[in-house]
Amino acid sequence: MNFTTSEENYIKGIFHLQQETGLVNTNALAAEMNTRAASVTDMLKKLKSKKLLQYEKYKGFKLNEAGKKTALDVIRKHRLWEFFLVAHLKFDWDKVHPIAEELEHISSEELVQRLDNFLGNPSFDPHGDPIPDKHGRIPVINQLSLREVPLKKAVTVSSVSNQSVQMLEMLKHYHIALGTQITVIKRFEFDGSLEIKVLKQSPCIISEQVAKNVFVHDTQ
Amino acid sequence: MNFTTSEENYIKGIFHLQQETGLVNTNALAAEMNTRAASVTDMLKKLKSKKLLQYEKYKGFKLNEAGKKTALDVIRKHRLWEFFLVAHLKFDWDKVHPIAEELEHISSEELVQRLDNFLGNPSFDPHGDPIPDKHGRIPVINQLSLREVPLKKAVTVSSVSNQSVQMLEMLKHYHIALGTQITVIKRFEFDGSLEIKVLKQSPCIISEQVAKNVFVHDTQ
DNA sequence: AAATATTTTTAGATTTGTCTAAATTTTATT
DNA sequence: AATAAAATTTAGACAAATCTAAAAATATTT
Repeated sequence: MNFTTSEENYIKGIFHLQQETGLVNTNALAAEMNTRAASVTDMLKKLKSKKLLQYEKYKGFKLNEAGKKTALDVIRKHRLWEFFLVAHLKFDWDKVHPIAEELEHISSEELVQRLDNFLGNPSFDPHGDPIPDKHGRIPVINQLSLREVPLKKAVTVSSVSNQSVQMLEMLKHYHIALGTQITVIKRFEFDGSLEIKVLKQSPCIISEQVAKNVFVHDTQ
Repeated sequence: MNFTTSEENYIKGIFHLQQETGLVNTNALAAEMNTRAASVTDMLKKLKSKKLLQYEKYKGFKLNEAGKKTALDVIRKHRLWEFFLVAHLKFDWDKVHPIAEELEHISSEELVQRLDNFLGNPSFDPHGDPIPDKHGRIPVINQLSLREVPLKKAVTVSSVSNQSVQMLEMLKHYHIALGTQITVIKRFEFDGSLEIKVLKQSPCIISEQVAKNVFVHDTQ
């Protein structure tokens, strides 16, 4: 089946929200998509008629298997293109998202497959997010947010869940990137901020906001 | 200025036609774009209002400087992507056109510039067509069609003007590609077909149709 | 459980790009 | 130069994706 750019964007938005909440509601999706509730309802009807969605009026909605597969397809393309932009075109990792938002809608399946091979079938994109394979399978790793890490334990940054330019600029400032080794020294009760030691840097303090978006795994 | 995919496609179509005829007329563009004359008129009004077009009702039209620059921008992107698809993703050269038709509308200027550098600032795409630089300058080479080449003279294929899958499959059959060395042995008056010798192949006969689309330059 | 607030949907408009059919203008032919 | 033919434009319609404002359904509060 073939979808418009707009349909694909809605599908992605629903996928994103239903991972947190199960059932998604209209206003939440309108906020996510930066649009109005009425526009969402219009699109829901279309996606339901295309059999991508479980949807009863006023009851909430979620993607069915076909919908999820479509979402994973688009996410796969997005993350492969991001990988290409950073690894080969030498873009900074905080600049690639909007470009990948366009590239992800290029339709050729053969293009995606060849791009995947060209890139060496990577498992994670430059933000540390897993890249689904062509069947929609997602690699998993054990990770937890910096906020939940025990004190004094050396961990390695594996992904960053907030990919806004603002957030990623902040991480650059702290010299934090994927693969960076970090130890949490102290947690401040007052505002949940953390004193951390980034390898080769002096200790510094990060806000709880930052900490909860930085995911890490054990340093082996 | 920013343009829609549809606007960019019309601009490309006009550019293509005006290189042959100077002034373009509505029906010709409708044929080129696979659409109806009425749709063309609608778009002409829009392009005129965006100051890309010299256009008087019923009198024909052509791109002004801004329009030409826009066309060259899109053509540049198209040919750079084609180069990427063939050189790095190992696509056959007769499969890349429809994919580049999509990629050429990705808007990021930085993307194009980085892609250009990544590819080594190529001057010609996989069909031998010149790639405009970022200022819209097009490299030129002396070439003539195989139909006009003197007999017994060794020449090298530099470009192929008809890029249909049908044409390119035919060239594959003859083992003709960019850089292939050819000598014309004989011209048949009856139908204008040519007996040619492709380097490392036995002599064969190609139709006038094929010959006029294959461009060559002197083999040095 | 009635009143109020919130959420969601519908109704009707708007924009972009397209179309058909009719009207208009230009070109060609007798 | 009048008429026929061809090319072009206009008028009006439609689909996709969006919007605002109003109506309907659901949820919350007193």
